[in-house]
Amino acid sequence: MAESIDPNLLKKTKCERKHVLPDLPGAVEGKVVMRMAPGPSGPLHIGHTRVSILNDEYVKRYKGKYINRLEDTNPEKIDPEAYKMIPEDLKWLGVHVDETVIQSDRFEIYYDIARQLIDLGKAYVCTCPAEPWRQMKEAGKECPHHSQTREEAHELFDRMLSHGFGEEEAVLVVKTDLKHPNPAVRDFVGLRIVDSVPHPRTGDRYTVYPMMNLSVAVDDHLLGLTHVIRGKDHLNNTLRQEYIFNYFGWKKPWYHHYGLVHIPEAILKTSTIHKGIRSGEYSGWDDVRLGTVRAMAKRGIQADAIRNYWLDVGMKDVDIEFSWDNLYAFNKQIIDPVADRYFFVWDPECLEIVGVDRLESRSPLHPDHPERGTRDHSLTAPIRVLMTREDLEGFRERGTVRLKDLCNLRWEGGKGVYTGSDHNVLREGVKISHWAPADGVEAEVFMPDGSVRKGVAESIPASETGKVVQFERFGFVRIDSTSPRVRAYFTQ
RNA sequence: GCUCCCGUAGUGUAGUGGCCAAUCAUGAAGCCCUCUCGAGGCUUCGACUCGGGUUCAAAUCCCGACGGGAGCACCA
Repeated sequence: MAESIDPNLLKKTKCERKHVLPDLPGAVEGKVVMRMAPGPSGPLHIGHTRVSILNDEYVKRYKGKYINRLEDTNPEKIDPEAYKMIPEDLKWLGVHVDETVIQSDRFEIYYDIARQLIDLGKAYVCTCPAEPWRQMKEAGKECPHHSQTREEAHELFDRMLSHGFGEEEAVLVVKTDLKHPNPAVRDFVGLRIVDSVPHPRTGDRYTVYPMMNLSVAVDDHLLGLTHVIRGKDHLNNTLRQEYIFNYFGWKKPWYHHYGLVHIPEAILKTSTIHKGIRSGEYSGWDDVRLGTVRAMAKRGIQADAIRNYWLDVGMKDVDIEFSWDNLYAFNKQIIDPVADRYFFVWDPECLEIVGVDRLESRSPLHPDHPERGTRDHSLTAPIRVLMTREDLEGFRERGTVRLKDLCNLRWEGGKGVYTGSDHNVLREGVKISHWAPADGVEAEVFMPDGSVRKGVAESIPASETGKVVQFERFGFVRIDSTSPRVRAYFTQ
């Protein structure tokens, strides 16, 4: 029995213990319908990835349906590019979308529901200015329109639809309970008018726009959502939306609200990024200083690292602090075993090697996987290599150095005198440095803080383009191009 | 001001009345290994917000305080 066990199974692997997401109440395999509902104001950022991945995990677990619903009901905050970028980002994240719904295709549906709400006596058209209306609500008092008849409401609503009102002149309000102790839940606006800005998809054809709480409730019902997972910031919205479900007697989905995430040191606001891109401050949505999904990708953060991070965090309703350290740790787990190693010398200084005519080096692409091959260099007199300024300084002070995979040197008159190639000198306390051939390629590494580290690298094959490699003693980077110079983005 | 949610190490997480002098990861420090300041191995540091109850027994249940977050938009 014991001898039949594969020894590999006994090997202790790191991070064995994974937190498993709890089962969803009432989830039936094949029947689960979940969604993500981003506003198309820009591409996805790291904050969006939690909701997309949690929903995706459950849909996969229950073999359900994943709906990507683009909530484009505020024409002022739409970036037409986002209709394309969001699906790209989801695909990169490994989120499988079964169905895409765009709310601006569904105006007539929302109008129809609005009419039904009027029929039920649960909605009225209010022509009060916004501020007094708010104050009355705060005081728990009805506005003069609250008690209008259904006929009046229908007439006014028709007038809204036929452009009989301008922007801010009339709204359709959904009644809840003006005496509700929670002021956030009292009567809310269901549809409003926007005619100053055309909609990127529907132009000026529709000027009566549903507000989120109406369109979300309607679509969650009509699309057959069974489980809704989203952030705690929607807690009060859920309370409002439930009024609509109750008025129509619709079956409510199971709701779960996870805690808010504070993401430190991240630039996420689409308006800020938009401005930065226009002014030339940022190179684009994938500028590595940004917190967008595409910036993560460009830096070499793996989609599965992001997924594993959120699975580890789970669904708790505690507010949390996003940890870049932890994300990087998950990322390193994935990239370290596959990233080839190369030398990159930052702040390069030239050193001449004397006392030998020819040097050969052979370094493994990966120290733990010699079968992947080697990177070889042949240097002939006059031999010149590059070292970082700091390493060269250390060499001068100590008088000795080991150049990794190449040779040992003694400092003499500003040059390196060849003293052999046996790496066992390391046991005697000789320090090791990496190096690059003097005719190596120029390289620049773009750091997430916007700075650039310049130097020289050994030549890197074009096949590494797009992959993450490790610049030894520097860090992991994603190679963007290999010629005429190496261009890379710092991963971690 | 009102309402709601939450409170385990620096960070994330396990824990749902006794097996908790509290798990795992991350982080930091140190050692071993290694021709990288990577990876791997080992060790150490570090937490149940506080105060009252209930109970033979509480991180776990109840109450209060304190602390954090969100909402009270004709944004999503």
